[in-house]
Amino acid sequence: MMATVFDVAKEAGVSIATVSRVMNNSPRVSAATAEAVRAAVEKLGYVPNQQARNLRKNESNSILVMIPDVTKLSYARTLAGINEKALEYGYTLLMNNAVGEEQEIVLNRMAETQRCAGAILLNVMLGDEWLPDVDSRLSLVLCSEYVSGCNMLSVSVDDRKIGREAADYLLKLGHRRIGYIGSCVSCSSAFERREGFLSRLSEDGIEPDVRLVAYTDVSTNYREGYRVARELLSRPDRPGAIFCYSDILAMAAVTVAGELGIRVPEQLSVLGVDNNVYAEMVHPYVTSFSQPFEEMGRRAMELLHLKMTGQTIPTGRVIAEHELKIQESTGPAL
Amino acid sequence: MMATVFDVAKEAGVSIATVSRVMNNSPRVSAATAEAVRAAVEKLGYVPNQQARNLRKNESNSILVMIPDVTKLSYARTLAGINEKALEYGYTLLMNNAVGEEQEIVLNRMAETQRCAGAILLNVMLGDEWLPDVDSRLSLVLCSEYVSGCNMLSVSVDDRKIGREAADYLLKLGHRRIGYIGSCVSCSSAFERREGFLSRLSEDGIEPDVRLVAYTDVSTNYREGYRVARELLSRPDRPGAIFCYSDILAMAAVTVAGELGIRVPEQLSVLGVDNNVYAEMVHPYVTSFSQPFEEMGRRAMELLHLKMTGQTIPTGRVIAEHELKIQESTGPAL
DNA sequence: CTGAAAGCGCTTACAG
DNA sequence: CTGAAAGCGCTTACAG
Repeated sequence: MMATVFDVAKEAGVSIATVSRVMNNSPRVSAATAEAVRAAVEKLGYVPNQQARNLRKNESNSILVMIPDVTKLSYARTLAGINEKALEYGYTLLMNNAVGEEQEIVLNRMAETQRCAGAILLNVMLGDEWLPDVDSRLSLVLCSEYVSGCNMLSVSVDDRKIGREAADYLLKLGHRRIGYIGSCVSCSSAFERREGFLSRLSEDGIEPDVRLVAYTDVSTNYREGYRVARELLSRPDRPGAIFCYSDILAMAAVTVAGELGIRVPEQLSVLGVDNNVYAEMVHPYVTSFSQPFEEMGRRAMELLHLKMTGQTIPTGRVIAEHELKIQESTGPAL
Repeated sequence: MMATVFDVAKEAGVSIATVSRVMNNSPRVSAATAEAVRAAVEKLGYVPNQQARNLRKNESNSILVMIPDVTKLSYARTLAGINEKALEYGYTLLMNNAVGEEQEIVLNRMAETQRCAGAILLNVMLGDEWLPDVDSRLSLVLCSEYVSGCNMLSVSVDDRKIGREAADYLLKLGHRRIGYIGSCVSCSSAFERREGFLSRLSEDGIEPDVRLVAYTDVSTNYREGYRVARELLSRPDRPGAIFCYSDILAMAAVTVAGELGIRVPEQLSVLGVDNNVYAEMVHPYVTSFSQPFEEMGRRAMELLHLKMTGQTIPTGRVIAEHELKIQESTGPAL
């Protein structure tokens, strides 16, 4: 029922080889012939069978997206961007939620069984040295994270710069007792943000103070953030300002402050990252760095497409622009 | 490089037809032969090429998921469930965010071009009478919504019952001035919840009071909910209890109440639906009906699989269990 | 510039 | 129960 190359060939009065050439924009076709074929394609509503093409070319048009948890807003936004471009290019998406060591296993299996042609990884660990090896068999692009020294294609914000700007902003507001609530630093975003943050503080002569710092394993879990913030803000020598790895953590800090009778921003400034839309549910609104997740997803898919089609890639590491959105949770030091 | 039927056939000393039969669990193979083939498959790590199989059988292993916005938590949770089962069955997912009239167009194009074998729709309108027509060419399953009278496969909670139980719960707390904040009733979940709610109130002699009701077009938009709740709760004759279509709306109501100095639950009870994890960021915690979205996604994928493989389907309409999670935002009437 | 033919990896009547 | 052969829809050397 669905038109095939044969139908188009008959309609246009040419061979199927010619139809194929036209469909693939081969230059070795005369303009007149190409025109006739195109007319036939149009008339019959012909759409090439991607599966047959893949089979013949020994390719796959599937892309694996390694997404730890699609219900996390930042990942979902990134996925939306990836999917948008995938549809445009005609790729099909496979989703897998492997994390940690499991990732390497899944990716190797995918490469072996040719289930997909490439993959976009939304979270990797700093020490994932197996990435280049897998990358040699299966095109990989990192999105949101970056692993230095292993020359992988990646799209991310400049997390170190975010950290620096966070410190800079709080310093300019006159703060000196500046704390940090973050996650374990096993991925680049957490590591870099903290490094940039601390290095900027250090430039103003402020050295890390363990009493002002709190960590949680789960950087996007509100309850964990709440627990940690409660502990930190209950101390008599609590900070006057806190930079948080994520808005979820920042919202927890704002809520805890309210419960402890600490006025935000008068007595405590809270700064987050992500510009999470749910932050509009917590008062005072959290000042935060926005990240263009949808755009990052689109760029990652573009990069992967370029790589898989053997095109030259301008820059291996794409930096997306972040932006400080000043809201209500930050203010001058007492 | 990847092993094919030929490799397995040679290894096992049989023909490729036999290998294929074993892989497809055909009964017309002797136990001994099957065993030999399985051993060869194991040894070579053979995995059938799905594309070739699809091509030969003139099938597709792609499933379209019509998901309006993957960044909405309930949709993302449903998608996670769908994806889990899809991986298990070996299906590949296609995502499309068409809504309203656009859906029919997209689905018809998918059916025509055989891009997919079936689709799961996460939101449809009450009046979508084109569904059975499309369903005759492309297997469809509805998830979260239900369209009466058109005999579509669907998985959803019993929204009417949720509405009834909401009213029942508030009545038992002694409330009489009971309001509703909902979305336009163009989809079954909104329509049914309101119907069930109003009918239960009616049984206790309480008739709809327009002064206690507010609507928003965007049922999952916090700002809209905030605006509407503000308007409703600012009235001198405001309700003493409100049932909200979603937790997002309920959270907005709780926040507005706080701002207006209305104590929750002492002066106002707020009841929501979804048991949204973000609700833990708003105090007092919202009493809510939970929906098993992941499970609903899995069931929808199962149903679709049964349908596409021509198996008998026990029930065309699957009802998932909701559950009232009593938290802090509801209490006895004054 | 164009066509005939082989072949991608599989399934399935058709014989036996 | 098993195998030889055709064919799913396409692409691509190879000739011409």
